[in-house]
Amino acid sequence: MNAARDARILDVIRALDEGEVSTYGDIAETAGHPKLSRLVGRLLAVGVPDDELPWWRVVNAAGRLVPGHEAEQAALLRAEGVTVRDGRVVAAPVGRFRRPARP
DNA sequence: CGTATGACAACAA
DNA sequence: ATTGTTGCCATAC
Repeated sequence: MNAARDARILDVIRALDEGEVSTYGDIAETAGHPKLSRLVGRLLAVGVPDDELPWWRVVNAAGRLVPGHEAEQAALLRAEGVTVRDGRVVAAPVGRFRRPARP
């Protein structure tokens, strides 16, 4: 396990603010590993040691919500002013979310 | 040791 | 826009 790299990625996620939605790829790139979008998802799936990460502010490049937690995630996002429509994020207030889910 | 799977993504055709 | 292919990391079998 590459603690340093993982910690960096977790740090990026932790830095997400209210109403700010990001993607796996963007997070990976920000962490300095443009190709490791998959690792980002894995880290979130496994869970976090101590902290509680804002997992609901992370969606895939298409804006699709996390399978199995869509309802919950949608609720959390809407509570922060994010526009969610039919299971996908359409727009976000602080959105680093640029890659509109080709509707 | 080789394959398949998963909260993914970029690119080609 | 949709479908396939390739890249990448970690884990399970």
